[in-house]
Amino acid sequence: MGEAASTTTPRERYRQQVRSEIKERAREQIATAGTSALSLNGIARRMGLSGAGLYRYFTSRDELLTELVHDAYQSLVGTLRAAKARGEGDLAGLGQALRRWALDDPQRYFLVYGPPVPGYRSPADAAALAAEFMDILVGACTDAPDAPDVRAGAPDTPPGDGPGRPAGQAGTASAQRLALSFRTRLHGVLSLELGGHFAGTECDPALLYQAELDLLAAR
Amino acid sequence: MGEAASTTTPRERYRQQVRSEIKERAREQIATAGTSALSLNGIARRMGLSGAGLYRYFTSRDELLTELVHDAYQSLVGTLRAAKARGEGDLAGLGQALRRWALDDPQRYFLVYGPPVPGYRSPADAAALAAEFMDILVGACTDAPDAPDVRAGAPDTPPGDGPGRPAGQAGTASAQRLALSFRTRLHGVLSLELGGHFAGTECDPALLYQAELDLLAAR
DNA sequence: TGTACATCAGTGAACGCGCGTTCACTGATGTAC
DNA sequence: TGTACATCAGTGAACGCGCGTTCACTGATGTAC
Repeated sequence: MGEAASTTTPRERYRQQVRSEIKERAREQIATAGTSALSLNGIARRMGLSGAGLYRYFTSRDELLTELVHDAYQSLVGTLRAAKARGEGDLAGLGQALRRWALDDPQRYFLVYGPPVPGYRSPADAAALAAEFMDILVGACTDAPDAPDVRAGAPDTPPGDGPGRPAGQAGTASAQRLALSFRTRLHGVLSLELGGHFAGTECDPALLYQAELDLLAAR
Repeated sequence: MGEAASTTTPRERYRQQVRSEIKERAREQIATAGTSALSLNGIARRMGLSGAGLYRYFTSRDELLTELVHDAYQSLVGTLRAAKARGEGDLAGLGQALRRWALDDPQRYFLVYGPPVPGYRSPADAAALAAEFMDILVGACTDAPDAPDVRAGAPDTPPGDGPGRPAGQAGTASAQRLALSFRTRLHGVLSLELGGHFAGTECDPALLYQAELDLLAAR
């Protein structure tokens, strides 16, 4: 209500600091025991607070969880944006960045791309973040030498969306197709790897990931 | 100890019946609220039993969960085996069968391929089932007209495993490669779809799945 | 600089809940002679 | 066919636990004059 406050008061700064410590402990919990093990009381204990104290910072467990999902999504998009800014914005570069981000914290990856969480409510701007994610991919697909033949063998390409169309705001149809394949194929390898489903196999997921990525980038 | 009992006594039959009703309720629970919501007391309630009664049939929640995972895995392999027996054992047919199986019960799919369950302990024969799964795929890849160039662009193919090798017990290297791509690419589309990650997008996962499958089968 | 008041972080006790699991037990079902 | 005994399904009460959340409260930090 007062003035357009000079950014932050000390109290506000402290508040943000505690909020982020709470989220950090939450991430630790999730990384250790999975998303469903997220517990306000557990976090409080680890911070030397009473459980009730956390309600100064988050109105419910759900709000905390939603914010964690939001942060994870934002971190992912930020990582790709950064790769692009570093000049590694082609498909190969984005693929590497994605993999590094995923391996860095597997549960964070599943927070974004895993099966729906029981009491699930995706953050308000999830759609916007997903859109930016795809935009970056489509951009990389469009910049590529030419991306004409990924839809080969896809009998379902909607008519009227064909090659003659100028690169619109959202990229050509073939660039979108390639971007989608990028997303799903790499997700396929990554999520199986992070889930431990290659353990006990001779298959090295790093090589498989690279092979899929090379195929995509070669177009 | 006694004789090689004539298959089943009535009591044994009843026992198996109750066991499978327990598992059915368990599957309902999981389908409704996710794996972590699996609860012995909840199942008992729904069956009109006391919670303690279930311990006649399963020694712990963990044992039940492990058995559910096992059943799911077995059901998946059985589905592919059946498709093969029906003469739909090529990649296109297996892909369709896989998708139908997954959509039929999404949580069952995640039971097998999802992120590791918190108190996780995979069933003893998981490795054997995984191997049979891959065998069926590799078989389909080997039967295909010829599967020579999926490793194109894959700089990591181990030397000495090259094209000159006779189709061994486990198929040629290129057939194995193709089978792996089959698994990961289709999993990529399926798991995103089942997780609801295409909601609010213009992308139709059924078409995308088909497109990926066509590309794989065209080799 | 000092006093009076409002804001807000954090506490501790309590609520109701559901969980997995154990234990001593009752009754019904099956088996041996 | 009948009796004596063993097996086993299922009960009900209890244990200890941790959870999310609310509430009335204390004390410290900041603000207004």
